[in-house]
Amino acid sequence: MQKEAARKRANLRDVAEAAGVSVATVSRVMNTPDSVAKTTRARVEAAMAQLHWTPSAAARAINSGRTRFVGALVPTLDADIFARVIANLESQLATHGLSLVVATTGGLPQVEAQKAKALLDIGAEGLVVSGASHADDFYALIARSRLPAISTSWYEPEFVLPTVGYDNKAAALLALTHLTDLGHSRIAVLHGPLATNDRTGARVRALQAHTDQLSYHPAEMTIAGACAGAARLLDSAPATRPTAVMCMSDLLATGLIYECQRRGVQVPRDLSIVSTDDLPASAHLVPALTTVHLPVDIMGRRAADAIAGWVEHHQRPADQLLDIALMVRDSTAPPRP
Amino acid sequence: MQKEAARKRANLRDVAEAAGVSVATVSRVMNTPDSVAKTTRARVEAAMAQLHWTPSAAARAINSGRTRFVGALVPTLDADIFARVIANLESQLATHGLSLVVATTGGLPQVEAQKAKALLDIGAEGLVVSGASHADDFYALIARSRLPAISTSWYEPEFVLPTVGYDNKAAALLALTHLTDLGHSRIAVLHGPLATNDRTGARVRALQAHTDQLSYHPAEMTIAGACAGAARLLDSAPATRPTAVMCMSDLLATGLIYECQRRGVQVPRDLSIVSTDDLPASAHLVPALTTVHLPVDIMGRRAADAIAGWVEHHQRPADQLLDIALMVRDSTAPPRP
DNA sequence: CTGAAAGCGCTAACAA
DNA sequence: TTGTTAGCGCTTTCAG
Repeated sequence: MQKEAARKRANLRDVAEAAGVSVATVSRVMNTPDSVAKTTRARVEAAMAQLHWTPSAAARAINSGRTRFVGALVPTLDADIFARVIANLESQLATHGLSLVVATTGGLPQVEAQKAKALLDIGAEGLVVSGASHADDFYALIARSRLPAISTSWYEPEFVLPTVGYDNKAAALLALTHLTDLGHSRIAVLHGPLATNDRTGARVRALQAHTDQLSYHPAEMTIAGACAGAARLLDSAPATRPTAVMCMSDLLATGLIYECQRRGVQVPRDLSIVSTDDLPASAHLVPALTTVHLPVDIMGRRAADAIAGWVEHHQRPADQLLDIALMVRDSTAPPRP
Repeated sequence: MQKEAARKRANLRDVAEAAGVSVATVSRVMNTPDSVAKTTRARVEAAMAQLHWTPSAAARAINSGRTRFVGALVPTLDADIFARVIANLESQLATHGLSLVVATTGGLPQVEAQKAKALLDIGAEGLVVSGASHADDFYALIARSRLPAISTSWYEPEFVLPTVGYDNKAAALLALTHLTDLGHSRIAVLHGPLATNDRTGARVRALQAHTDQLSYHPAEMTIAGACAGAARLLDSAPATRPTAVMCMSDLLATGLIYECQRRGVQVPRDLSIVSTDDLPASAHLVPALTTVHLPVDIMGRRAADAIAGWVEHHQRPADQLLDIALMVRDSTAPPRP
């Protein structure tokens, strides 16, 4: 009703005018409210409300150098685990007043590097990536730009980036030990692509270092791939048929359990199965899956706190090792004599 | 090596200086390269590269009024279905040169309204939401700001926002008809919360309008909730025990199948199960789930194109109805005599 | 405690 | 084809 066709969004000057103060004062009300007289502040706030004014993020950014958002790079959102990390990251970042821009990489380091650049270009104040295998371009970018960046799903104090994660080797060993403690010795390993997934790589290397008694079976990281990989595993020569399978992720274990159900292979009577992840669904599988719990929800929140702290207070966060725990459920038992 | 401690990021002027041209020319090289002489352009591009220069998104935004990102509001990222929509949305938006900022609402309209405001404040050029039940504040915000916003998972030509989705009622009916065609009459419905999920609501209402022969069983939308709801359903009086269950989502159907496996209820011999969603895992369940395929991947991409078109060319997109299809697999059969 | 004024990095008339 | 020059909406000295 005021002015003529009061079209466009109000700006600082409009507010200042309406409140009868200078733009500087309005700016202060936003940023350092204590430095403004109470009555003046009230008048300004009234004007802001009345004009439905909210500061332009772009204008703020250009002046303060702060964009208040960070980027996250994940291989995919289709996988339960990354989706949960992102969900927790987002909600926790919100408590720090930061937004999240997600970008998916398909697990390809080159794509990651390129998207990281894109995120930097649009003003990301920090980056959250997962795992430890990144392209040289990526590291170069981080180094050159001095952009705060942390790595998740992974714990390694000496790593270039601060890491917030768990000990993948310990997780693998925890699962394996559970099997050997039960008396299994013919153990197969069902794992995802080693080339594009460093977390899997770490787990597999841990196993290889520990014993050479294992047989390895690759599978793609989709439910279809898991079933196919499981089928190949179960088809292997009966003589060498393992008494237990250790899966590198619950997705793989799920496929294996399905495949066992399909073939009438009784778990754990005929075959014991352990895994690492502990997805929400894993406790409800039939049989309930024995698996190593990886604290991805907590990890998402911790990563948010870590990157937020770095971005806000310029202090590089400490590495964080999160606890893992073996959840013994119904998919494992001693081998039949 | 140039200047002294060449600390900070180069800006337009630096590039202009280095290339021996004016800032306007550099700007043109960015925005309308054809309007710059080839040789000049080459010189400018060399300078850009040499100085590692990339334009400041904030400064661009403040001038052009374009931030080149849109926001998406989803109830949660934990659910396979939303994660996939987001994944496809993100990758398709990237082809339009747009970024995606995600915000989760927990399915709460008030939170959605508040986060929508936050997205608007940080400069989102458009919004993608799912479903049709939103807070008044949300609609008011959209109306007042004239912000391009579309709704997904839902098709309704008369809706306030353009919709890109499928026909939830038809999906429910398609599943139900499959059951009745097989000869089932004692049919139970396993559904999620009606209050916070309008898509489920639409499906349930479609069923109610179609017949009053059904019994309804609620469950929470987690795998644990699904199993619990399924257990309650299976515990209901044996006399009225249904011969078939129609689940409002594959998550629920998965819980029901698990619960049947746990109890030795043979599917489909003792109980037929249909659902709607068709998650990647559904075809691999034991038995493979008969379900109505909802094209969420395509939907994510279409939504991206729609909002991108609106944002870029200021033209409100047309509503889009996506095809659904019944995937007949192994979880349904005629009732036993 | 408040205001005037100088930018931030870029775009977009308008001139040349 | 290129340069000059206003701004965009805000923050931030520096005075008062």
